[in-house]
Amino acid sequence: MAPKQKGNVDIVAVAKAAKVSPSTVSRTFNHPDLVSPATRKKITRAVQKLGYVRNRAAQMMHGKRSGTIGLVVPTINHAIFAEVIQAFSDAIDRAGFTLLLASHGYDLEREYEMVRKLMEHRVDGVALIGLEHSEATSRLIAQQETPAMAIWNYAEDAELPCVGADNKLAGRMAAEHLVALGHRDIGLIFPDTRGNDRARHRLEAVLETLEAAGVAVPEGRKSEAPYSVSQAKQAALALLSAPSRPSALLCGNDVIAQGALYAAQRCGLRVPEQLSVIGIGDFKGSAEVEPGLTTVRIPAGTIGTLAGEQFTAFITSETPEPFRICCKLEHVLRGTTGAV
Amino acid sequence: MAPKQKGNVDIVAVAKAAKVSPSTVSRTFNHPDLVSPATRKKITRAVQKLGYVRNRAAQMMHGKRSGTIGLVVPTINHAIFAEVIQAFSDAIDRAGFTLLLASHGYDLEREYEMVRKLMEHRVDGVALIGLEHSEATSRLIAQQETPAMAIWNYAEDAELPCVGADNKLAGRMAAEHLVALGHRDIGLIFPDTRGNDRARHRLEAVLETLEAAGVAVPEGRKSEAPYSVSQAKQAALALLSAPSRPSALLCGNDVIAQGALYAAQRCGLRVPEQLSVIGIGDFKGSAEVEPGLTTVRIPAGTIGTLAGEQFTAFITSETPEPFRICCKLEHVLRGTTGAV
DNA sequence: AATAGTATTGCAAACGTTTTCATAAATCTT
DNA sequence: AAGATTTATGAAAACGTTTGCAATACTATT
Repeated sequence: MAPKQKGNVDIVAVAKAAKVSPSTVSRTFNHPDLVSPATRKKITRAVQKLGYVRNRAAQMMHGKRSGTIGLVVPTINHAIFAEVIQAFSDAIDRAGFTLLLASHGYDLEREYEMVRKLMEHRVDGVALIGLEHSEATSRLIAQQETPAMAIWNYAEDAELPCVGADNKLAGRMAAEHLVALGHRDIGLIFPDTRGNDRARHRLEAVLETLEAAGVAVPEGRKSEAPYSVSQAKQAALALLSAPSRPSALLCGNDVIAQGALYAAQRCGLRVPEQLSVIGIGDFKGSAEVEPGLTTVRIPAGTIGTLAGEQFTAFITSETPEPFRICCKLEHVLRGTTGAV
Repeated sequence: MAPKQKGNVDIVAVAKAAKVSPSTVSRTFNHPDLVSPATRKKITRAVQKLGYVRNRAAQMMHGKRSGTIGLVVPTINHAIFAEVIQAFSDAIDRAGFTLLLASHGYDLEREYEMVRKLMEHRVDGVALIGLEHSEATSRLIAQQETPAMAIWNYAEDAELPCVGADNKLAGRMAAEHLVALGHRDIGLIFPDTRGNDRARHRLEAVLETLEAAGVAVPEGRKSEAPYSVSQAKQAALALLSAPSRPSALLCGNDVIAQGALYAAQRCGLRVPEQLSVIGIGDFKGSAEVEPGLTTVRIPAGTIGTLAGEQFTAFITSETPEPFRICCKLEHVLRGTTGAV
């Protein structure tokens, strides 16, 4: 019953079992129309019986695609990236590709290492998060002529094909909302912007917008927090316990905003009456917090799906056209912001 | 400057550039001690100049390992799996492996497809979540003789090597805690248990424990919610708006518990005075909610790391020893449970 | 029934490595 | 200084596929 094939069931084992040549077996997989229905059936049966599984590494050696796409992210353990990864993975899976995943912990040096590692596996393409990468990484990609793309950021002059959102606009939208509500004393909590162009763009735009509106943000109102609810909560707590506290907190992302919200609850501050809080991202859970978090929605799922679809199309196309897609941002008005 | 190698820089291109034979180049990579320092330097320089990147697919054809490990999860977009994936990925990376990731959306049929897909890539091992898998999957793994392991669940009689926690114990701990606090009317919110042995084990243990303590759980107190804060919130809302409401909610995981917590806030119920809530998992963010969520901690990071380390050791060992590791659970007492 | 197609199959080369074996060069013995 | 080791290198086979080309077996034409 159990086909105890010792060792390797390869295409020639199948051929032998079906009493045909290896070529015919190969053709049955790759050009079924070229082989007669009768032999095809024989072969299919042999494949079944022996439990043959195709060897893509061997196929690859004939110029066939490896069928893998590499994705390098700063971190997996992160609501927003998890969502992008999931959507991207699903999309490329639909096109017959498998995901090779690596993370670098916001270290552009390690990003290079990871890209290199993926290239040893001859991925058919490599997707990176953001548009800021080390010189070495770019050179490697160019040199190997591996299709590459950027996810999450959009820029009209991006060097790589990209699918993402305009983070500057996101920052501006958040700032404008607060200004429109009459806030003049605004606290900022952002992640470290080094090696993180997403956060940097947002912060720059916020600062510009605020300045244009005549709102100054003294150093004491600027705080830094990593991507962690608990540490954001600490940072917010510090900001809120200053002698005079700001009337609003603008947070670099929703995780930080959630931390800020908890900090406010901890301080006994009513949101939005005594303190407004706005985030950026609209992560899972942001709608369910009480009160619901006002934020700027970045459609992670859409970005991931679109990125996967565009990239696989690009890779499989005879005449690949570079693409740059800007996903719409949406202002999500919920319960954490109010007029001053 | 830019080495415009058209097409393929392979080992023979390097050999030519360094004026040695391909064999010597190969040896420089695999057995550096067998080649003289002088030639080694020549070769290294040629590699640099040409930007040669090794081709693991070609190496693989000589019985070398592919250097990839497949991981199949129900979903990536899920706090707890994201954390496991991250830790697992980091651990195998340290051992020189790369992660091939696939998800199946809690569908055991698709799990089989994914495992198969990974095997076409000749992964050196495949890790699955949980111990419950389709007959076909098990057969495939046995037939291909691919090393396999289970993550997240522990059972002393598990067929696969595993690193995980005892979900029955987790359920029992949560239930015992509530009983000890004097709760007799307890509502249950769990995810669908089909194809999800983690959830099923927890639920079974909860029911047993409660029964042993003489606490009955009528059907009206049992509710089902998927892994989503918002849907859990809805389910909890329904439970809490019944004519008589339970004094405590025992939730299948922390995401559901968070939804329940928000539902309570929405209903104006004070936690833990009027309603106790307990979760299972201790996800990121559970500590920061206000009040902090009482839960049973399942150490996802530890599990992922241990799994990665054990598995790579297992794969690379000459004499692999199957392993079964049970990670300690921890009762995390925070602010959402109180005596009745 | 002979000719020309057409459909089906097999042979052998190729893909980029690694490795065994053999050879050549250098070093050591006495 | 001749043989015996040791060290460094190359030639060629092998890994599991795919594919161009050639060969064979049909089928349709006349």
